[in-house]
Amino acid sequence: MTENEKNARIFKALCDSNRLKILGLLHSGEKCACHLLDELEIGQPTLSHHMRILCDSGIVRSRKEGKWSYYSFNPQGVENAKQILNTITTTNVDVPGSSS
Amino acid sequence: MTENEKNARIFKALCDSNRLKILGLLHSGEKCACHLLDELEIGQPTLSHHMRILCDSGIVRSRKEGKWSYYSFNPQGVENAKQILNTITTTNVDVPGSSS
DNA sequence: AATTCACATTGACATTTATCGATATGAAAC
DNA sequence: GTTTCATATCGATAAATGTCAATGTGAATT
Repeated sequence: MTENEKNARIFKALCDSNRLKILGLLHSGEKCACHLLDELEIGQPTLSHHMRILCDSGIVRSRKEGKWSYYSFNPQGVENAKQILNTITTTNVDVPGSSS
Repeated sequence: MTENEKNARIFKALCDSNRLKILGLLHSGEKCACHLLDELEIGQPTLSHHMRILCDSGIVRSRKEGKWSYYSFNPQGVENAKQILNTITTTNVDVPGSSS
């Protein structure tokens, strides 16, 4: 997988409105899958699908406790996403003489 | 269109590896469509399609000069995308007493 | 150990998306 | 004004994606 493909996958996690809604619910801290399910208007398999994509992207992490799964932001993954956005949107400025 | 849908559209612009490659080519400054076409391994209608998505997202702007179209980063759109990423990935921290 | 509960996986389907060939548009050159 | 060139749009198609019903899995309860 190329670098671009890896980066594209990270942004794919952010390009579905239900996943953005999930991130919105995580703003106030770790949430159980069952709580997310209550708030969203999607079925349980669909939520599971979205959580997998969010976790694969690194932006969200999961923690199992007994029967329950808890989800929260993964600070490292969030930083990584921000870093990538910075990198891909930064215009190179040639500063003459900067190499001297 | 909801806020989440609007934001999702912006990130959709970033979740295709050809579009990321295009952004990479814009790093060194404004580029003509014909130049992008030379560098990428896609057809002309496909490039046009991708440029429309990038421009619609606000991240890229276009400028016509005679027969040619030139594309470059739109600083405002870039800042907007960064701002949105910040907002959707920021964990609210309740600071007790902060409202007093 | 049988049941129940929370979540994941599978298979199917509808929608969206990336892509291309063909064609339209609009500007420059002749 | 006819041709040529750069780009946009259209129509079709294949692949990817979001969704759900059905089923699997693994942990807690009984």
